[in-house]
Amino acid sequence: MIGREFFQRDPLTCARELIGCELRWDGCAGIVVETEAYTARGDEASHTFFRKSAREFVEKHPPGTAYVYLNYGMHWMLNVLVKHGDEEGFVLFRALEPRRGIELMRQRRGQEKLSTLCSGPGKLAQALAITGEHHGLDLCSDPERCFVPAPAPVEVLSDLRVGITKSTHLPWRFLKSGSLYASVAHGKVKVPVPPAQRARGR
DNA sequence: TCTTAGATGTGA
DNA sequence: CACATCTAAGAT
Repeated sequence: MIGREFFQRDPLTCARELIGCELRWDGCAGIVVETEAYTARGDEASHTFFRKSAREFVEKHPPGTAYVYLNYGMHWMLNVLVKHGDEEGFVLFRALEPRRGIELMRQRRGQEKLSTLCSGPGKLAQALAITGEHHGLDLCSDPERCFVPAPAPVEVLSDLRVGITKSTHLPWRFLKSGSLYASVAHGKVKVPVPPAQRARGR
């Protein structure tokens, strides 16, 4: 089980080094193949930039704590809090390569295909039955909900983050090289077109 | 293979 | 009202 000291580093380092680790969650498990880093300072896409409650969460919890929230009214997002001095922030888990509890994950997702079982943050949370009730849980002390180190070094690629509208230029998404289980392949992120330009085009 | 619309809860 | 998404449906 990965200890708290792992999360006592900056968000980019943690996001990169979590690739290849195993995420264990109540009998299900998968290899982390896609993450994103969000920094508490200077990152307009981070919740801490526009949510007071997120800044308070960072202050009040130790590194290694789960930060779970609902997005678009229907998808739960799993993050882990990381802290290194004033370099604090979150790592968002975006995709897993399924390894254990696959039948259960298939039932929860209503999907047979392994490659799309956990290929996105909302899908991952649905497959593992992660909800707001897990917000604030310590992910460094319970063997049922924890991380396991990668058995061997993993080649990691970085890329633009997916689905955000601010700070879109930062290459803070990390992928296991060649993985077939990612949400969006390396180099395929679409940069959103600004509203003004869209209006001109029609 | 790619683009689009629509469903939906919550913080500020 | 924006939003760190997903899916089905239709166009290419």
